[in-house]
Amino acid sequence: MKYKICENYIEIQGKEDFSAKDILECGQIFAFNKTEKGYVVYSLDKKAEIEENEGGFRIITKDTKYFENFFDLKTDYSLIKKQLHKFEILKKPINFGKGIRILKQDLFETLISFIISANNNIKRIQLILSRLREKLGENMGDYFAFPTQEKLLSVDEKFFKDIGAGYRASYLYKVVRQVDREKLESWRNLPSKELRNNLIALSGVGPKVADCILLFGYGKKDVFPVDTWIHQMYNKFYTPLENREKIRENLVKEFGELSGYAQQYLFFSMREKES
DNA sequence: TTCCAGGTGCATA
DNA sequence: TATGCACATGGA
Repeated sequence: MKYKICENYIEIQGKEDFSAKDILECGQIFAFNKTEKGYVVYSLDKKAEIEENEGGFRIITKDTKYFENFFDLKTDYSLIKKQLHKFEILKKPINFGKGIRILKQDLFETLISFIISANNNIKRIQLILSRLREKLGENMGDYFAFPTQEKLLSVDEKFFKDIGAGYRASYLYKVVRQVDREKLESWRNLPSKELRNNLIALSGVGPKVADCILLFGYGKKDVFPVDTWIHQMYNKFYTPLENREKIRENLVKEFGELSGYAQQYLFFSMREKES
């Protein structure tokens, strides 16, 4: 995919391997809004607006370098999709979400976001996270930044309840005291298994949330987060199983280093077809 | 009213 | 090690 970085925007040429809708609505990120012109997406204290035009898309932002990495623009998705096409089960989902790209999100923001995501629906996850930004994040003018850890440490458990986190409030209160961004960053070089175990040891993080952090934060592609949708998908197309750990093992075995990509195409098509 | 959502923690055997 | 249940909240 060709793209050009200018001073205040990135020009994406072509629509084959980039779609704002597919990227943002495939469930990997919750901090975005639909606008009249397209979408606006938030990451940490930064923002990017995405507009579609005849030849492709324009990502309007002050932080072009940050979002070049965030949208993983250097990776050739046509190549990935070509490899995935050999799996019969993926042919329709790839066509359905052909503009998906896996984002490279901040580790700490991903951790907090996916703890909130557990046993929750996407609408409500977005609502809780937008309240978190509004109440604790720095005012950036027309939006609020993701809160700093210092701010998150300054509130009690009741605060998290009041923004609607429900029983996840205690997980959030604890986890900001267990780990910080520096520690999460320092785990990047660990072997996958050890890294995953470290994540699961954190409050509110189980196998599924750990896999999401590995995929959307650490960029690991040999993981396959199994949630209720993937569980449904599995029991529809494979020999039905109740044990999610076993399902995860089987899917990682099948898709190997491409598991993370396969998961996103399958998740997106399962979810969209329900609505 | 009941069921469900990008599940996890904890008690029990 | 494995199973079962409680857990907030809001939309369908």
